[in-house]
Amino acid sequence: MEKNFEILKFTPLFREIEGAELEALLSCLGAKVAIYKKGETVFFCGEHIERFGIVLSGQVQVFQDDYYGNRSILAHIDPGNLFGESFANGEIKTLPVSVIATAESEILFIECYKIASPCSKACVFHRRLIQNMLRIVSMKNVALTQKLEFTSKRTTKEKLLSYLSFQAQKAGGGSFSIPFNRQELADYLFVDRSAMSAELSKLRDDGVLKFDKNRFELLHS
Amino acid sequence: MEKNFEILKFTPLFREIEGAELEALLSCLGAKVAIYKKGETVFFCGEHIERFGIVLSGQVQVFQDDYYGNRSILAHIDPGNLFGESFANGEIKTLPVSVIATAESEILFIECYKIASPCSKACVFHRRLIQNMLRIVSMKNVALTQKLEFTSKRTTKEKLLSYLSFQAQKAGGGSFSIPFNRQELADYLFVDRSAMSAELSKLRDDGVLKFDKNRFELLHS
DNA sequence: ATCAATCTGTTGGAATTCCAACAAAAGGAG
DNA sequence: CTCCTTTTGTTGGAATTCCAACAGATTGAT
Repeated sequence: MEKNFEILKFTPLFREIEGAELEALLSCLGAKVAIYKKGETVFFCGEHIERFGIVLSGQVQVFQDDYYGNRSILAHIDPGNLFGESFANGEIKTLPVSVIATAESEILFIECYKIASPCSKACVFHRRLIQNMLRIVSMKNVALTQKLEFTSKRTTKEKLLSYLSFQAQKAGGGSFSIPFNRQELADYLFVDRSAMSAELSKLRDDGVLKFDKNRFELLHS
Repeated sequence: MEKNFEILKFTPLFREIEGAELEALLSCLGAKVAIYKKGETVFFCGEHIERFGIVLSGQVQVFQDDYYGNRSILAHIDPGNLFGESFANGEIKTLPVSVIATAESEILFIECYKIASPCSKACVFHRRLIQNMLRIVSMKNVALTQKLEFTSKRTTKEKLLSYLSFQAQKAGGGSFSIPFNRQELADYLFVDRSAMSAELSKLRDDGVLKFDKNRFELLHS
C-alpha cells in the first residue's frame, strides 16, 4: 500500500489532504483496490456504475464502439487520474463507454455516495474532498465547453482564430505561447494538419498574425 | 418570495428537497436575490466569481466576445436553471464569458463554498444538495463529451452516423426517435442543414437507413 | 377549406477541406 | 559533424461542404 500513497498525494481528488489524513479518509471512504491484467475490462458498456476508479499504476483506456463496431478512443487514463466519475456522479443509467486496462493496472475504487455523504467520524477532510470532486468535474466542464466553442466554427481559419484569440485574451495581450505543436493543435481542433499549416501561413501573409514555433502574436486589424 | 418557491421546486439543484426544508436550506445557504433590468450585466468577463446564479424569472444570456469583438452566444438560461456554476465550482481564476439579462430578471445567488460545507445546523438536506450539484455538473459533462465525439468527425455523413448510431444503441434497437428537427440537428452537429438533408437522402438511397420525420431506423449492412 | 408560415428535400456553383506526397527545417544521439 | 527522426510548410487533385435559391410537403390558424 505504501507505493499507492505516493501517487495519491498528487491526485487532484486528494489535493490539500495530508498523508496521515489521507489514510484515514481512504478507509472512511471504503476504498478498495483491484488489479487488472492487460486487456481486462474494468467497466462494461451498458452496465450501471455507482463508483469511479483511480489508476494507481498501469493505464486504462476509455472507448466507445458504435452501432457498426467502429471503435473510438476517448481517453487514456494514467496513474493518479480518475475515470468514470462523470457517469457515476451523473447517475447515468447505462454506461455509454467501456474501460479496459491497456497494461497490468492497479485500480482504486470509491463509491460515489461516499463522497457526498459526510462520514460518520465527521472528518474535516471530507469537505475538502467534496470541493475537490466538484472542482475536477467543473474544470473539465469548462474545458469541454471551450473546446466545443472552437470546433463549432465551420472553417479551419475560423477555428484557428477563435482558438488563438482566446489564448491571446487569456494571456492578456497579443503575444502568447500555446501548449501544442502543430499536429496536436490540429487534433485538438479536429482539422487536417497540413491544411491547418497552410491556413496559418496564409494568415501570416495577410498580416493577421505572426508566429514562431508555438509562440504566436495576433495583430490588430 | 412565495412565487420563487414554485420555480425552485422544479430546479434540478433542489430535486427531492421538500418545500419546508427548502426554505430552511436557503437561509442556511445565505441565498440572496437580486433584480436586473434588461441589458444589465450579471457577471463581467474577466472577473473572479465564487458564487453562481439561479434564474427565478426573466432570462439571462451567457456569451463570449473574442479578441476581435465577435460575439458568440453560449447559452440562454431560463427560469429554474443555473449559470456560472462550472466557473465557480471549477475555481476558474477569470471568467471567460459574460452574463447579461435579456429581460428584467430575478436572480438567486448562492456562494459556492456553502454547497460543499455542511451547514452549522447539520441539516440532512445538505447532503442531497451536494449530490444534486455533482449530478448536474457531471451530466453536463457527459453530454458535452458525447457531443464532442459526434462533432469531431470530419464529414457530415460521419457526424450523422455517429449521432444516429449512438441514438440507436441508446434505444436498444434499430428504430428510434430523435428530439430534433432537421435544423436543430444540423445546429447540434455544426453542419449546414441543406447539405445534411442531402446526405440523409443519400444514406437512405444507399440502404443505410430509413427515416420519416424525426423517426429513424438504422439498417444493418 | 383556405391561407400563411414553417419544415424538408433538391440542385448547382463557389469555396474549402482532405489526402498524399514531398521538401525544408529543426533537433537529438552518437 | 553526420545521420536519423521529428516537425513544419507546400502543393495539386479529389472529395466535400457551404451557400443561395427554389419547390413540395406539412402544419396551424382562421
